[in-house]
Amino acid sequence: MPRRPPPSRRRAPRQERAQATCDAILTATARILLKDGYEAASTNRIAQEAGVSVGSLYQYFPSKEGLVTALMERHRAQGLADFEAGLVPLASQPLPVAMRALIQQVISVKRENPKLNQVLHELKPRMRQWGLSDAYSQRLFRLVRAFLAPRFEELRPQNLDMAVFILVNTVEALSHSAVTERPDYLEDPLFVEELTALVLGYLRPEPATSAPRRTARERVARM
Amino acid sequence: MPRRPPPSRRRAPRQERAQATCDAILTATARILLKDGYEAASTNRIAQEAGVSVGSLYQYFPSKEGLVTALMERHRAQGLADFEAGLVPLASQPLPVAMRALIQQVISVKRENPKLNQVLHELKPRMRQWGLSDAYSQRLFRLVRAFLAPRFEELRPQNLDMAVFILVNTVEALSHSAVTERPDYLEDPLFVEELTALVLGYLRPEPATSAPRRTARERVARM
DNA sequence: TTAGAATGTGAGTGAGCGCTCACGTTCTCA
DNA sequence: TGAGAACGTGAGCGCTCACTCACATTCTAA
Repeated sequence: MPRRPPPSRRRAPRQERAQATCDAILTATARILLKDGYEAASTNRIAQEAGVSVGSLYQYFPSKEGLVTALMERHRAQGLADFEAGLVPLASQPLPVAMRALIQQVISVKRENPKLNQVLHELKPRMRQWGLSDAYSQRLFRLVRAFLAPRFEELRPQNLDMAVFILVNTVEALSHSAVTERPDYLEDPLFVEELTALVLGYLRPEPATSAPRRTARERVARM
Repeated sequence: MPRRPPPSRRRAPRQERAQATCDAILTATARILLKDGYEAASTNRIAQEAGVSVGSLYQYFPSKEGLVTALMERHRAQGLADFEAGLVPLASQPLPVAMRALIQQVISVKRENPKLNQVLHELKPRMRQWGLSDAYSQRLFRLVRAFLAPRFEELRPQNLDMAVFILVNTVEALSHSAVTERPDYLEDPLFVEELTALVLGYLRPEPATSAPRRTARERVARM
């Protein structure tokens, strides 16, 4: 019984050489995106770079959109797996240690392959227009949520979902901004420290110095 | 003596109707971007929407890139002016008050016209490819830097440039993420509070409460 | 051995794009 | 008032693109 092809595929490859063709097409796409950007990635050019004919490309991918979507899915699946693998052993660590390690990891990934990360990141809005399922974002969100939930009682934010939203997007956005605007920051240990301070300063309960906590909350609400 | 046309223009309009044509073209471009996205914004379509002919479009704009650039410049000049206008009276306010007001302002702007802001934001990478000068980002950066500099002694971060980079990108990115992923947050007063807490928690010196500083750090390390 | 399924080919199609140019129309000013 | 500058027009050019299809080659399994 044939496996159902995912929506980004046309036919599933059944022989080895077909699988090789698929892979060649995907990696060629990545290579061109990386080298010359999305505008340069025409289907003919991709086929040429992969060493196959356009026809073969359309055997396995229903459209250019489908091809780019498939590439994106592959990349995000890998990224998410890496993130999860890094997260698991940190579950028992103190929050500051865990956070610093996670931030360091995100930045390392960006630093390893800044150009491809940038291109794929900038492709996201286009894919939203094509109706890309946001399953990976949601899974990432849930991972961080599960990580934070057990310690949430001791932390300042009251709304867990919003806190996770803020944390995930902050780290993601700042490391991406660094890639495009300040690549030197990716090498600077201080940048990791500052991101960590940002995140921890957000989560840490406000110093309940002189005033009782309830009053402190009211003050916040009125400011 | 004729005014020099900016690099995004071909000829400067000299009569009133020409100026009207220019404006019509720019607003038509914005309308189409807003309604159907960049892919739908062909020059013929823009001209049609503006009620002029393609020829007229190319009288005033040297290329499609130039047209989009001009629109972007108009939008960013307005945004920057608004931001600066909001910033000036806050110079003398306490930091928490000023920060909350600024964040509220950024979010309000996004909320007013979320779709256009989103489209233009997503156009930025493309324009970087076209060699867009980043003068507005730099000006924004310098504004915030000048705002923060006088109080910097009392704050935790040691590197002013990096702090400004982090603050500007955090607020910008989070309000943009809210537009695309959680529009409900734009209406939620708690979101402004949390962004403010994020920013202030980052800037605030670490609490040196009752215990000596080293112990306080250890407590934090254990939470 | 061989039928037919799976895989691979690439010249060609039609649609849409950015942009031009030869030509009208309207305005300005001496 | 009329000459020339400024403004406006839109059919259509040249080109690139995503994608197809008639056909060739290779593999599988009975």
